[in-house]
Amino acid sequence: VGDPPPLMDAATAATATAAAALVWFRKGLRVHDNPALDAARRSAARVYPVFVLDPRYLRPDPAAPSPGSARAGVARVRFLLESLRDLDARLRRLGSRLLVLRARDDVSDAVCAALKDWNIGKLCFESDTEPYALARDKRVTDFAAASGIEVFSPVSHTLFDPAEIIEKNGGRPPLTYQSFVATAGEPPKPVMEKYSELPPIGDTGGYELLPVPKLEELGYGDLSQEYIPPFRGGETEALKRMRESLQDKEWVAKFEKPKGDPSAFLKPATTVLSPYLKFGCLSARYFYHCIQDVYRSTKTHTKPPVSLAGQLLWRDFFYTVSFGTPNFHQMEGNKICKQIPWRENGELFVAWRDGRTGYPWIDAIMIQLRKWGWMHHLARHSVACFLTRGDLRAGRKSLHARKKRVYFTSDSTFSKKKKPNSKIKLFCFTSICQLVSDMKYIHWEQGRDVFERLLIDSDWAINNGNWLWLSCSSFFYQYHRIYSPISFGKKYDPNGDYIRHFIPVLKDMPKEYIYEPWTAPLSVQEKARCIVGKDYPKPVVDHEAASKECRKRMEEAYASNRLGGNPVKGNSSNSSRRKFSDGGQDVPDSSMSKQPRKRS
DNA sequence: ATTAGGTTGAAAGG
DNA sequence: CCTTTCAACCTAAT
Repeated sequence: VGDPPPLMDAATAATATAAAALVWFRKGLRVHDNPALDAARRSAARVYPVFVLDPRYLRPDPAAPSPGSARAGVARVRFLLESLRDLDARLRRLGSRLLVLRARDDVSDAVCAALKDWNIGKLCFESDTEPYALARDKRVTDFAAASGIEVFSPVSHTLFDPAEIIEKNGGRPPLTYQSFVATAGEPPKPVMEKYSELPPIGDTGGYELLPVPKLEELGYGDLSQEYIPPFRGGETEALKRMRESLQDKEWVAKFEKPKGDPSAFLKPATTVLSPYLKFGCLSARYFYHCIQDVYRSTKTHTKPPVSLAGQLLWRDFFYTVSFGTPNFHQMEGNKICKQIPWRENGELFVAWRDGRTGYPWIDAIMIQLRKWGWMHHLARHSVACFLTRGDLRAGRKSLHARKKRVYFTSDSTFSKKKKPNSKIKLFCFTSICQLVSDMKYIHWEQGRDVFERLLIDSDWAINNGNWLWLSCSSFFYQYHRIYSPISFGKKYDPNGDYIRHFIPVLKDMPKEYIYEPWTAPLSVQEKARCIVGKDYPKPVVDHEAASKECRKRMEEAYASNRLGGNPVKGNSSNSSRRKFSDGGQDVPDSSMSKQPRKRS
């Protein structure tokens, strides 16, 4: 955890004098509640509002599985460009404009060049805690320091300052929601001062001032076949959408996230403000305080974690943990992540990614992701569980472990209840490794990558946090709870309207079969003009068998973690709290790096 | 060492 | 639409 950039209060910022200030927009694509923009306009006679197009983010990747760059699908790039156009329009209404720069390769080089070329005295930008941003911003602040340029970098993307919360919690990020909320307290109020004018931009020298580019100009090829998601980017749209959502006060007061309907698509069960929060078109603090206003006008309201305000706290929770956890975005070297020997690739992964698993509920969600760049939170759960720990595995039967009939438990309740006097054999780490190398369930990082690229609300901290959650790698550990790719969707949408909408080939399948079309008699398939295996794929796995197998594999992986058989760090100090009995039993393989630690 | 608690499972029963 | 059961996880707090 690096030191946060020093905060400057408004008074200090106001008295500071600099001939020209540069406001560097990255996230925070808004005018309201924008402390960086506020400080710039107060302290300088000329303000340069800048956005730098990042080739590392936008460069077309023809090898990608859908149009876009390696890191972003066109839906999110479109949303970004719409947000920039709206930001430009709003700045122009205040007598300014957005200066769109194109970096050759490294964004920080372009910013540093502008600072120098325009003789900037003060640089203002919103603090960003993502690793990519931290490295990028350090290059710029180092340059600024060396050049005597004042830097103001306030926290305004999140409700709280992640570094401050970590400090309050004794130097470690709170790892449970409850402890996070207790540590955090009440968030600061948004900065909502109204003003009608911004200082003009200064001389831009030889810089060519181009408008925000059109998506078609970025080289992604023919986009005429691309579906345009129903959500338009920008602060104006964000504020409108927020007001519409908050208008229904009863809905706000009674909101409970887990009770939402993931199949609702004509009118989604949530606000769909996440993409606006992701780009900072909407201030989380402003949203939070508007929600509080609604709560004050109603008799009762739901509470965190399920409430609407509670959702914003979840966002901050993941931002804080991700900021305070090295290698948060991966399994390796991530101290809070269970070490599970996932497989890296396979046909099953591609079937999942492309919505061809043969499970209409799963495929419809993945197609909605591809077309809309957004789906309901519970829909994300469903497909993430299916990919990682729920279903996608090979039907390999000859398991080394089962032949040997070893018990790998160190759980005292299990041994007491079921095998009170039995000799508990310890499962050795190498056996687990051998066994799991045949395993086909798929690494959460692969699913994470697909979401990260295609979601219009793709957010580094939240996306990784939720993949850790769903794969039972961190935060959540009840791996016996597996979403059924059949019954989970059916309970919300028994008629299958959601499936019919996103998978048109199934639109005439009777509702009795739409969640399991392979069970429909051939005559029914013919009548629906959808032959399973021809017009729509057969299921790639059998859910009953696969989920049972996956459950077992998770049990094995957890046992390995308990034994301190952490394949990455080899550090058993905090993972072997559990007591186990190993007296006189099979000696763990000598290649096991750490012996179980005896307690009692 | 023990216990309580955990945003979002499924199936069965009322 | 509610609760209970199922089989049972882990973590934090005590």
